[in-house]
Amino acid sequence: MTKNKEKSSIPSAYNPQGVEDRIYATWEKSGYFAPDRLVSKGRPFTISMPPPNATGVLHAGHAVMLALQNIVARFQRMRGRKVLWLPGTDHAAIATQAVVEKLIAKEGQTKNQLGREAFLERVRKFVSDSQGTIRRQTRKMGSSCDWSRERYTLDAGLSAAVSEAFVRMHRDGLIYRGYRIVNWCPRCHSTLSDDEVEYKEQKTKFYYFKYGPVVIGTARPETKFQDKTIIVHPDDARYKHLHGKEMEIEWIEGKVKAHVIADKVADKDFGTGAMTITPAHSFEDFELAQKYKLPVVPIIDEDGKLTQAAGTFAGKDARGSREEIVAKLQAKGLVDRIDENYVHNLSVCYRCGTPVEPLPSKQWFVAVNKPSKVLKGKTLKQRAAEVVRAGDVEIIPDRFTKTYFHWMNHLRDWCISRQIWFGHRIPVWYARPAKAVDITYFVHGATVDNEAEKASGQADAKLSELGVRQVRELKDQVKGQTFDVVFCSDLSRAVATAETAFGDRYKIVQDKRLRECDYGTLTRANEKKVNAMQSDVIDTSYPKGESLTDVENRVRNFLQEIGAKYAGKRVAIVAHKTPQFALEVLLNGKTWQEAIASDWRKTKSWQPGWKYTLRELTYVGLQAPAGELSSAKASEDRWQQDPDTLDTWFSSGLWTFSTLGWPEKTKDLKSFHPTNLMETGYDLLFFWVARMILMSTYLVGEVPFRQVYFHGMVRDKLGRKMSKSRPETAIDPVDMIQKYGADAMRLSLVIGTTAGNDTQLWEEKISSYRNFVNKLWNIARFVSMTVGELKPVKAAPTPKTLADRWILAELDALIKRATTGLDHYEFSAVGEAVYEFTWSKFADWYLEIAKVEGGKEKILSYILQQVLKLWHPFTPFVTEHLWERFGTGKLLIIQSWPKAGRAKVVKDFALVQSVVTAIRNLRSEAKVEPAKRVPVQIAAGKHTRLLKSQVPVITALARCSELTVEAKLAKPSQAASAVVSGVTIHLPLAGLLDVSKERERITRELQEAKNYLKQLEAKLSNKNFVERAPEAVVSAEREKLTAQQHKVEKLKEQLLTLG
RNA sequence: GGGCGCGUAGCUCAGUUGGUUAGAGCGUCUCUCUUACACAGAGAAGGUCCUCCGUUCGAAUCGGAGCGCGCCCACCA
Repeated sequence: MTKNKEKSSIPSAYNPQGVEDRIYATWEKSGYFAPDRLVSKGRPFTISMPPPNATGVLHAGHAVMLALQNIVARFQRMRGRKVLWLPGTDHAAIATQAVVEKLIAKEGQTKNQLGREAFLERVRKFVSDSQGTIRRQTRKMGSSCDWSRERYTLDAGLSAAVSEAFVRMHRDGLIYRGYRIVNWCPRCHSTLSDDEVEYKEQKTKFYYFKYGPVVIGTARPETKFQDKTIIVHPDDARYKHLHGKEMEIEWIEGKVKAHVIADKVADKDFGTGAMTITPAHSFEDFELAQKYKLPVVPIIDEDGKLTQAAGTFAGKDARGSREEIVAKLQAKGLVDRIDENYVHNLSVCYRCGTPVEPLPSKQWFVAVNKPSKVLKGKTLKQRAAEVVRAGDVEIIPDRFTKTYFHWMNHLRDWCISRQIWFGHRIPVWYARPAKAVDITYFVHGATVDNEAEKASGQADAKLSELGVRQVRELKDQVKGQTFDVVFCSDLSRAVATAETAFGDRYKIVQDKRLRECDYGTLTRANEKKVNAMQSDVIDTSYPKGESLTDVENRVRNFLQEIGAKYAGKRVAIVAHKTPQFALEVLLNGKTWQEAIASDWRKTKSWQPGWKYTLRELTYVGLQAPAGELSSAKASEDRWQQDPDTLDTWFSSGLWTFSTLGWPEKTKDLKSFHPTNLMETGYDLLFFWVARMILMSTYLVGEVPFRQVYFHGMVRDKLGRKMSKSRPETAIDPVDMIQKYGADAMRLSLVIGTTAGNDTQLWEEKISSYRNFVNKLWNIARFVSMTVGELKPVKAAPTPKTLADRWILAELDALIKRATTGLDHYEFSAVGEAVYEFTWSKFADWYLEIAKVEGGKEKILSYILQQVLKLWHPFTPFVTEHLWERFGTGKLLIIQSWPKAGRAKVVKDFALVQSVVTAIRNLRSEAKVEPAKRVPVQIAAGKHTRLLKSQVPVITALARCSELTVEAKLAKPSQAASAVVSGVTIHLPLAGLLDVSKERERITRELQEAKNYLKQLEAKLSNKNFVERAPEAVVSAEREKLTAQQHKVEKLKEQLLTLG
């Protein structure tokens, strides 16, 4: 035994700051983070890391995710699997753009002043900075992920995957463009998906207005300008006389023509039972308008301002004008009453909290309820539900399965286009015919709502006039800047007017999305027309080495050729993706096959080097509705990509497979997909997890992962979700790592947390795990000092003493527990079990015994070695660092996971433990100082032999001066005594002992013992129990009874001897 | 309104298929620098397992009702 402290070269406290970075560098250099260099015969194990947003820094949520995934990755690696843990970052379109907008706002700039390209450049720079931060911090956490495969949702490969996905889905009719009500955030100037809308409870006024013969209620008077349809329930007696009636009604801006429709949607019992509808600003009313072919008139525009349809209020802020509008109605005597205490949920943008405006807009959607050819007639959501129901994807914890089905069943078509700059551009191109500009957008407020007016040409005149004015204003604003091109509409007359006014060359830049909106109204017929615009595509490939511009030129030539041939037909382009280019040909409703089949061979050989094939479609194109190609000028401005970007969750949905190379059939995709585990927060169940299942089952035909594990939210000490808006209680993992080390940080997030449940985190918790890490350090230090030179031990050493047998058996049990536990992702339970073993069993008992028994070099080395392995997934840094002391020259990260032996549970040791504890207890009660050695006598009965063999151990651990063990002993006078498991222990303390106190103590103990004895007797005299309970349970109870009887006897005896 | 989860020691939480006198960490109290560790050691105190009813030989655990808290979804003109 080494007795001199100075001999140890290891410092007495672990200093993580000094070693973590070095250890991480060693791992990274070793190449073991990548599956390729791992030697394994088994199947690979893949975890796709949820990509953190490329907007800044890691927070506690990321830390949990990294900690848990790291445990799984390291565990599987040690078990001999080829582990791929693939890291990356998400461009997080809206979030990132918002952050950068704020940044440049501080410099007094807006993104419109910068322009699209300059702004995006700025975003790119910002993203690359924060990616650096995220990478650094992910490394700090000790993450064993494969950096060589790191991906970014906006990198070239993933962008290609997004295009491919879009095109395939479009081709299958699952992506369509439609004019429908969407959630619109006036501040972000973009659509939001249903899941991006949050609700805030709000007390507001609820107004009742006299609307002709009925009274209608509304919380939003500002949307009511063009309400012209009254809906009543068909069975509502109060309104039966009104069915089908038309009438003229005095309303906000004078008289309106209204009519009455009877429909069951009207709730007889709500409000007055009568309502008017606002098709353009309510999802429900929009559907009603569709049903009855009613015009959809936008009242509020994308800036949240009132449109021309609001008459004298046009141009004013919609919500801000509410009171003014009510005042006007009041003046007209049309206000019936106002309810001041109406509570309802206000829908707000999840990003910025701005109230969301539902408004009609032409957007791209994913049809989730449409039968798909690819899915053999099933819909996207049917298939996504099916794989979970069949157990192909297992959700942990199970209760989220229900939530998943519920969401899936209620999923509506998913709006995927976003009007922001940063993100994947929608891979759709429009042809801009010469001399055409879409002024529809600018005349947004003007509406034409009947066919007659439209047909008469009045509409165009009205629009032209407005258009001219607005284009002029816009042109002044954007003088001297570089412009994006506006795409065309078919308002040829209006366009001509505009063109005359401004010359033939104008490009108009827009910070707003361009719209193609059919006079602001939508009827069934229009929608049909819109849908008919989708068509088939011819795909071509071209020789490598040519620039995209070259190809574009060629394609344009080709189009001209085709166009010439089919003069008077409509032909247009399309989407592109290097190194291939796609063409779309739509020939007056005929498919391209029908139209040009006869010319196929000819076109094929039209130009040397070009190949035209009839392979599966890859790219999509939508054609613009106007202009003849043959008459078009082939200028750079001719082709305009859809200016919208895609919902970031669209690309995230492809994450698991696009990062492995899809759509190419790469080796990685084959080896690592489907991934094994997806681990993420339950808040992403809908946003992300469900969409990955949706996309993967459709595009790859495989589930994205076999298991999903959801962790909970990290909350602060007060139970609040940690967020940037509350920095005062939020824990910054990076700070904490700096202060306590990454291992402690990780343990504090993993232990005490169960799947799907939230967890609280505060600094003291982390520091307590720092203490544990230090304990582990000192255990190793002690073992190292005892053993001299640490060497790995291959097989479990042969036990020599009771303690040896006990600790080896406990270790075996622990290994079993840890292995099955980690297989089932019971991180906390396993952590606790290993913690308990390390501290309470190995350190507190076995190491103390090792100090007296000696000759334990091998066992100590062996157990330390196994403990380091068991801890490695949880605390990789300190364990790897300690492992270095074994001098193997090999890294712990790839050591094989411990295998349990067959040691049987050693019960005898428990008696030794309870004897020692009992003595310590007696000492403490008698106020004996811990260091003082005292004589102890034990009447051991049938355990005499066992306890005699353990005299040195008990003497040392209980600090006895002299220990007597006999089968029977006369109780010494003036002794404190205790009874454990049929063993009576006496601590003679002449002079020190307070006899009355001792009598009191034993009396109390006796009372407790008697109570318990009564309980046992009652239980065993219960016939039902004896007859019905399992044999083992009953006999266990009988044993207890005997022991308890013995204890009571002994205590009685003691009481007697005390006098 | 619909769904899900949670109420166990002062705090944070474990508690497998019902079966030891219900556990851990932190905190509190007492005593100790006893040759790995005071980021430690030894010991102690502290619980009507939210309430009630039921099933059972036996309930923290299963069922029902209620109370309290949290989350998710849907939203009504």
